[in-house]
Amino acid sequence: MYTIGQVSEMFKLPISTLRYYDKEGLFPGMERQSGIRKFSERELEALRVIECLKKSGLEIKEIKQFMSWCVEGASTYPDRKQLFETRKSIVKAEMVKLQKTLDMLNFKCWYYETAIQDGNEERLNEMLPDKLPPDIQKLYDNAHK
Amino acid sequence: MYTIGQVSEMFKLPISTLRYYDKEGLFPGMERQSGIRKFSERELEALRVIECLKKSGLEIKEIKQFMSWCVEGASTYPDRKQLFETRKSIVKAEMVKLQKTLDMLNFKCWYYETAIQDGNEERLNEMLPDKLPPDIQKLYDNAHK
DNA sequence: CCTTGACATAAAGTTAGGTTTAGGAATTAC
DNA sequence: GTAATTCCTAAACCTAACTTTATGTCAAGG
Repeated sequence: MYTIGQVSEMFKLPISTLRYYDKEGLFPGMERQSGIRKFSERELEALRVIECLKKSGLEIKEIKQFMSWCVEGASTYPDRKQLFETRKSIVKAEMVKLQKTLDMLNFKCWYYETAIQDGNEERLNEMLPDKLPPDIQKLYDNAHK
Repeated sequence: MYTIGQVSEMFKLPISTLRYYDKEGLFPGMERQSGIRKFSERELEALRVIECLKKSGLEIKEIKQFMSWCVEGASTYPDRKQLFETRKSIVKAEMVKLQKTLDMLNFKCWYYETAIQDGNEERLNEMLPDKLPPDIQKLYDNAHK
């Protein structure tokens, strides 16, 4: 069993955030001893799931819905599985977008590296948009398509 | 040359957002004809960079700083390059985190798939935390480390 | 001419996800 | 026993990035 301060340390989250999550119903049925929250392994796993779902783009109230399903029991296994499947495809799509972002960033790094060497952007402007070195052209095309 | 409405269509962004970006100084020196914004290829590329930098986690005012550097000329090439290098490492780190998120999501999908088949979580609880099938164990370990 | 539609501005409003503040209560350290 | 920590709640506050509203201009079609 952990106090809110210990969990705050473990997860590097402000105490106020943990209290906020609790107030929003993300730790249903958490124990208390004379008013003081007692975080068990169940709450720690809940917190891991909260961080995961948040990162997947889910809102707090939808995470609360998931936590309610957990309380409801075995009848909600399909709902819970469906939720994770949906988040999975959203995160996969997000990674594709991030790769495109990374391609743009790599292109811009090359661009300014070249500009620094040349002292201007004249040669670069002549290479744009389709006479770039092959590997750079790939980055550019993926970032601009 | 494009009107704000055309650009809104092309980038699937609300007109209000484009005006907001302009007000925040993200299109320095954009042309106008009797008050009406004229978006040129320069502004379209600016918009691509805005979307890229935003996705990399940069705030609007920092993007404005970048746009100011672009106006300043060749002396800011190193600043601009440095900015993109920094964003690059941030996006790479973000992708590692997203992969961890994806591992958690994949683990949970397997978990509930198994729970549905078993009708309960008893067998699962016996396998946790280190007697999972090898490929699932990897997901679990990466998501919980 | 007058209505429609796309453009403009300034300023107020919105939203999510916290964070801070004010005022206590209880536990721990010495 | 008292001083310092750590905990509690309710409610106000904050921030970024838009969005909405109110009001107005201007060009083209009927």
